[in-house]
Amino acid sequence: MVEFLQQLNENQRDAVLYNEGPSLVIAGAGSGKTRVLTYKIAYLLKNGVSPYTILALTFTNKAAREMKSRIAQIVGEETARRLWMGTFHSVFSRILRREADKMGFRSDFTIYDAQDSKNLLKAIIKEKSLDDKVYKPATVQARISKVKNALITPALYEKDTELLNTDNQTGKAQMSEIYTTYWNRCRTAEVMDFDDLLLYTYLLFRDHPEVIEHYRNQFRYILVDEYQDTNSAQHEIIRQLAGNHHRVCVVGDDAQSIYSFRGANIGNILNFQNMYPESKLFKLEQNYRSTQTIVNAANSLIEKNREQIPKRVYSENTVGEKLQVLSAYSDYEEGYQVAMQIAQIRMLHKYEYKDFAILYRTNAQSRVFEEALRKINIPYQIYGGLSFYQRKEIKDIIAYMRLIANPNDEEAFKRILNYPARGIGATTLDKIVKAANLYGVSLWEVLSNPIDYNLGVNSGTATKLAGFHRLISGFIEDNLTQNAYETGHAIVQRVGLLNELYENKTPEELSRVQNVNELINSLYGFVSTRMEEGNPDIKIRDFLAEISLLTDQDVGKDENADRVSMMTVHSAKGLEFKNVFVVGLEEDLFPSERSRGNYKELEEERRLFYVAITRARENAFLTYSKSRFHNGQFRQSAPSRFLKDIDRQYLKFSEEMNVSAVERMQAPARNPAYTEPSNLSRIKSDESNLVTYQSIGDLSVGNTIRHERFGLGKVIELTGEKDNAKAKVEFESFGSKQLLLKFAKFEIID
DNA sequence: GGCCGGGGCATTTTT
DNA sequence: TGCCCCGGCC
Repeated sequence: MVEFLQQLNENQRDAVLYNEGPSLVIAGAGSGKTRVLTYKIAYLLKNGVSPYTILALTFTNKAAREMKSRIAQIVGEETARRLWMGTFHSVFSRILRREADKMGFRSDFTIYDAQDSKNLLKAIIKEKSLDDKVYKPATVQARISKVKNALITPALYEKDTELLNTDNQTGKAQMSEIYTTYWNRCRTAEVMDFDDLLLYTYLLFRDHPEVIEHYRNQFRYILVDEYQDTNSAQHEIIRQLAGNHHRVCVVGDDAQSIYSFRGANIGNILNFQNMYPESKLFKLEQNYRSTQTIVNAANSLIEKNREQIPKRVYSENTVGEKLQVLSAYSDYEEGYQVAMQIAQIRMLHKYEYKDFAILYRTNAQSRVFEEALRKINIPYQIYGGLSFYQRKEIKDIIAYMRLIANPNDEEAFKRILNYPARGIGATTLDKIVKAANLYGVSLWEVLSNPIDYNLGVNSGTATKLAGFHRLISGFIEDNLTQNAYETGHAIVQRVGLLNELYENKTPEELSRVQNVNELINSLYGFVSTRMEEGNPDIKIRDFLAEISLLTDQDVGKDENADRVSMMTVHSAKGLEFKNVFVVGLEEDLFPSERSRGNYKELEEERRLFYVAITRARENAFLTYSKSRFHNGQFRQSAPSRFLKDIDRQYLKFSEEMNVSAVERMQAPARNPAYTEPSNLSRIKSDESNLVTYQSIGDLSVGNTIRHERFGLGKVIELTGEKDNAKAKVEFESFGSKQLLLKFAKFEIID
């Protein structure tokens, strides 16, 4: 037996050792899922399986990278590098480039990112003189993405009465036509969007028996990470590849399926056993990440979902603290409270800033936390937002590279035709597009032969167009003999993209210049690394192939920086922090108001909350505000129904958040098809949980007290009696606070 | 070609 | 409220 298997628990080991047929590994949060996947691959390799025959698919580059480096530590760099391991998109794009001719593409086709596709759709909608209020580009894009993920080509779409009916009903009868046009335009431009990478792979395998045969023979072991997030296309491709050998191992956690809005189909994991009746099921239920209390609280929450694979996640770590529920009067105060908590807990328990994370449902919530943290000098970093490759100045340069690598790239062409300004305006571009559409050729083709395509422009414009053509042609020619760095460098130099940036020395412009330099540096790094690996001839297209599938997650963010992390719950998936603040736990925010009355969406929101809580290793704080600014309006908010879904015994309520406050919580919206399980009764019978530390008789004005969270303070006023007795206390570091004595936890110092 | 202002709008986003 | 997009204007 291989010695590293000793590091696994029994279930993990069983999952690693079974490789004869299909298996489903249900991996609870923090249960060592990655460890199982890496050891499984390492185990196969140690047993003589060739790395070339193992296909391992992940959703993120980061996951693939981490797994690869861990495998390399066990079996060595050389072997690990020969694995077919990467994201669905990168592995499939590799296959597609190799087999491109069979699909009528050139092997260095361009990959459109979401913005490119949206721009193209916008242009198409405009060309067809459709109302972009009805055909909103974003909506059209989402619809096309959805049908592509469902493996529906334009040819199928225009025959699908159900889809057509829906379009008619929603007043978007031209949808099918837009889809067809978009599809053809992408083909003319020799580009694929993200969804195409899956769809064309499926079509390639479906229509070319010799190709699927080849890859079936090659990939004798298939492993898929985060299976709960796969869409239909991914699911079907796995099926195609698994052929009849069925040595496919899928790993995931149905409780963490939070991407259905992007086409992920939780049914893929729920029905895996029906799909492969002979499959083995392994459950990883021991959570190594979190305290028992956090795990139990999360369990009690997710129990309220109907659709799930039964499991009992448990922890053998310490019991730990209860999850603390904090309330605030406004979103502003919520930000302030969280900031103060972080400052205090850090001091008190010797944490670093990077041990804290603030997780929210929507990006818009980040602002108040930013402000509060900045005010008290807590360093933070926000995840999400513009990635390096989405910055304007970077996209401009990359557009040049793209046009050089693939002159038919429509979006790249449009972006730089008149940038920097060369006097080629919208009218001229319009004419080029019209001619290209008329003849069914690319914009570049029209530009190359303006006479043949009857491009009616005056001689001045014709000269300018010829100049642009010469510029790009020159680059294309040079590119034949230059490597990626040389070409990139030449673009920046010759096009003069930095010139205008140098003109004004605003900090913004300076940072743009830095970004451009960074891009060129990374190009240099890219080329030299490949050269060291023994590939002397690294072209611009190789660089583009690499970066077109990179995201925000892959560049930037220093994980070791001592900063508080702020991000949406979605982006927190897969991460962990010692202390986690889940904020904005309010009705119509978390769960989102869009999920109201839809139990499937509500269950996804609940899974999202589950993901949030299970990010915490030691402490979780759940906060809500009683009012907040939302879409420009000030509105009252009720605590989230999800707070009630957590078993009361694992929660600790602060301040005036008490039993009656829980009871005041808005009754869950009832859906006839779905009755929300309620544990209100449990809350009522569990009052013992609320320890009353003081009664009014013990306290008088002038006393100094030490409050559990607010620290030292002086009592300045006492009001009310019995259950209603309150003390106004001036705290040293928190200012004045009203404490409801029935629930406040403090001790009298003198 | 760039700047200004009004109107519309507003989840989540691994590639 | 604040951002983004578009149209109008210089």
